[in-house]
Parts: sequence; C-alpha cells; structure tokens
Amino acid sequence: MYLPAQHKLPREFYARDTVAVARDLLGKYLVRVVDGIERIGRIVEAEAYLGPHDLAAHSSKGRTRRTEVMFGPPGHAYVYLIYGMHHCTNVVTGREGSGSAVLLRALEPVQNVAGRTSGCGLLSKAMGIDRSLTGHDLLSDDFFLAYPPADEAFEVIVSRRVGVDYAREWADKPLRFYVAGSPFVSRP
DNA sequence: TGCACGATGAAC
DNA sequence: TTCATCGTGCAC
Repeated sequence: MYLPAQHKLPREFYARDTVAVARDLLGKYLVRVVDGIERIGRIVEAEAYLGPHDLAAHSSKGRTRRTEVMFGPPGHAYVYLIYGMHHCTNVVTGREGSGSAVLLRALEPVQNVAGRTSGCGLLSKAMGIDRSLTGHDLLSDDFFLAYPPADEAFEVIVSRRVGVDYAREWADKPLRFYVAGSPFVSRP
C-alpha cells in the first residue's frame, strides 16, 4: 500500500540546481492535510525563479521581509499573496542564500481535491495553502511533496514563464516546464 | 505616510 | 479587455 508520507522528497532533492528541480517536480505529488483529510495533487506545471539576478524573481528585490524565506534553506514553502486576493505556492531551492525557488502552477487532482487546480492561485486555494504556510518545512507531515507510487513516462514541454513581461530579457528564458498533453496545464 | 503595481482569475 | 483588492517596495 502506498502512503505518501513514506515517500517524501528529501532535503537534497530541493538543494540542487533550480532548473533541474523545476523539471523534476513534474509528476511528483503535492500533499496537504486539512482537517485530517489528505489532499493530493500531481504536479504538471512549474516555473524556475533563479535568484536575485533573475529580474522576474521576487528575490531580485533583495532580502526583504517577504523574500527572506527565498534566501533561507531549501525544502521550505514560499507562499505569497498576489493581486490582493490569490495565493501562489513555491518551494525554495538551491543552496541556502541563493534566493531561488520553483513556482507550482498546475496540478492534476489525485485524491480529495475539490475545485480547479490549473493556475497557481487556483491550486493554492484547492489545496488549502495560504500565506500562513510561508516558511513551512516541506518535510513536515501536513504539507510536503512525495514521489508518486509509480514513475510513469511523460513528455516535458519547455517555454517562457507566464506573466513576467516586466522582467525584460528574463521574460523570454525557457524556465517553465509542463507535462505535454495534460488537460490541467494552466496555459497550453 | 502615500502610492503604483503585481509570478491571477473571472466576468463581460 | 476590464476589474477586484491589498501587501509590498520605494519614493517623498
């Protein structure tokens, strides 16, 4: 029997090159326990945000109260409020101090997930994730990522990131990854 | 202390 | 294409 808590992604998974982590997060499970119910979604879309030099990354503003967690140890959550109403979920990556993270943009519902999960705001809402979870350890028991029961093969599409036109040349970098053909990708 | 602006989603 | 809605970062 498959229990996601017995297959958590280890700290070392996050403490790697951010682009590799973003790519490798596809197909992995995002698990969130709310009121004792384990909600599970399969990651089908993610974007890499490389650090202070990446003009699209929040860490490009430097260390501030909001971005401090991005500069912290890998394997923790960075959750922020966007447009005053939606929450977006990231996982901190790379070496501590690198200011890098991966934004989760879409999930395929697997278990106990109600509502749509295509888009970072929607998936955060469906999984019960908000700003109070920023800084949360992703090796905890109520909010973590895990290897799926079986590693199925899928094709990965790479593209520019969504909604970062303000980031000049960084807007065109191939830092968005998604599962080819998945109907749950936010913007095919 | 004030203000412009989002790593969005929904309505029109 | 327009708008809701508020925390954040930076100008004054």
